[in-house]
Amino acid sequence: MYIENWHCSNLVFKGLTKDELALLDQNKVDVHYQPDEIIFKQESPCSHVISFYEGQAMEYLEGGKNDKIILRLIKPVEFISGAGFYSDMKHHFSLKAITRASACFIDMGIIKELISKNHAFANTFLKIVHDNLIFSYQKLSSLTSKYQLGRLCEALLYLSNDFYEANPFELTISKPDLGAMSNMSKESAYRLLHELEKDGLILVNGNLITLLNSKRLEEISRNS
Amino acid sequence: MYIENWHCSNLVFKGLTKDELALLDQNKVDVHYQPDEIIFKQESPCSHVISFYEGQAMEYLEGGKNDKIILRLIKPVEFISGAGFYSDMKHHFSLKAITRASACFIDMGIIKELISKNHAFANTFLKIVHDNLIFSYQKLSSLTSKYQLGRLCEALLYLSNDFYEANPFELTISKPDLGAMSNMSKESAYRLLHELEKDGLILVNGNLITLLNSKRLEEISRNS
DNA sequence: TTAATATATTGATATATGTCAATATAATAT
DNA sequence: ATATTATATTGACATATATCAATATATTAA
Repeated sequence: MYIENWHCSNLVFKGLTKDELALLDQNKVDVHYQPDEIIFKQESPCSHVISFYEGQAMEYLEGGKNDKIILRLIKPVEFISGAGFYSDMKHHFSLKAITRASACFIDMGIIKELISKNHAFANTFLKIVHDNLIFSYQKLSSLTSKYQLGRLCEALLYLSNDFYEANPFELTISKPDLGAMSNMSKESAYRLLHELEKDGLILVNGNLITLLNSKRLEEISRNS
Repeated sequence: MYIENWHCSNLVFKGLTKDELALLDQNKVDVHYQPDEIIFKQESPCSHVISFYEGQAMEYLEGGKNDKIILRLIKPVEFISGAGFYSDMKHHFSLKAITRASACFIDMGIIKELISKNHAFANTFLKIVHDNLIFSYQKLSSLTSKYQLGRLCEALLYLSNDFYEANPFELTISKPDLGAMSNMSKESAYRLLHELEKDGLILVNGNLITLLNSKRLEEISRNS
């Protein structure tokens, strides 16, 4: 059954031995979420990593004048580890289910044990953290040094190319949340979507979005 | 001599054995820089980590409409490792000397070897990467969801509390660069410094800056 | 010392973008 | 079907902030 073998689909656990997998199995906890339910909250203590294996979720930053900044969307299978695991033992972003979703919690103690005992696993873990770091620098750069339109185009391309991996794609987040991904008000998001549509670059039909000219969208995204 | 024993002052290397330290010594390269010289550049291939042991430097992001975003300032002793080491083998930020500075280059191959062989070192390395991640999330949050004044106050507090660790402190970066730290134009930086001075919160005397009311500066920084 | 250049400072203006308000449409409940 | 609520859309306006321009001060060169 899928949930029983949750670790099989997560490449993070590929290099583990039978015993190590058994250890994980004995100590994991599965949790199921309804849409919009919070999985963990920024500032709360982090004790477990998560293997996210069903549904969709969003990672977001809270605080300041904005209600939130959406960092990225999550789909199966994703390994999510708190940034505070080696210092303050707190979460530094929040995670919330978008659709019905399931996550498997694994105690950080066990993860640290695996890191020390299994070199391949340690490497995979290091790769994930480094990838998060790269992602964060890119986000930092684009959110501070691009205009709204460029940021929105970037978000649309991210959704089509990386998250939904489809060209007409069905938005599973709201349009205001599309704004939160691009650091702008919901009104600006609506307005700019309309503008892109008027210019024939995209097609918006309710929640179905079609990118008609990805090349041009990339140009706009690049040159702000 | 200081340079010969460069690794002694960097806590990263604390847990290494004599043999491992000898390995580092045989494979390190020391490089000396003049003010404003680039140590490594964003997008360039990364092959070595750096132990920064003399002078001051700045980490900054390039690209977009801004000339740069200064992430943080570096002083001895700091271990600097590229975010691309586990994926694209590129640097994702640039590093530039502020004053005369010295850095010790160590091949990433050797670092990876130490990570696999020495568990304490692996843990220290993981802690550093995680700390960078936390720092990056905080920067992302404050640069996108605070007003200029709050961002400038944050930068001033960072300089006094974390970087210079002094209260009247002598700025070693320019005031335009103070703007680049807070994501604003140099004119805005000048203007707001003047404003803070008029309000009696700081004192600016050339490059000497005194924080007269840190409590209030923190408040402004928090509440934008 | 004087000229020349870079840095600092301030003011006026333009622009990006958010906020508020009005209305329209869609979804849901009664 | 009608009322009710949530979502979407657009317009008018306010404001944060950058840009441009003018001038002042400091620093360096001749």
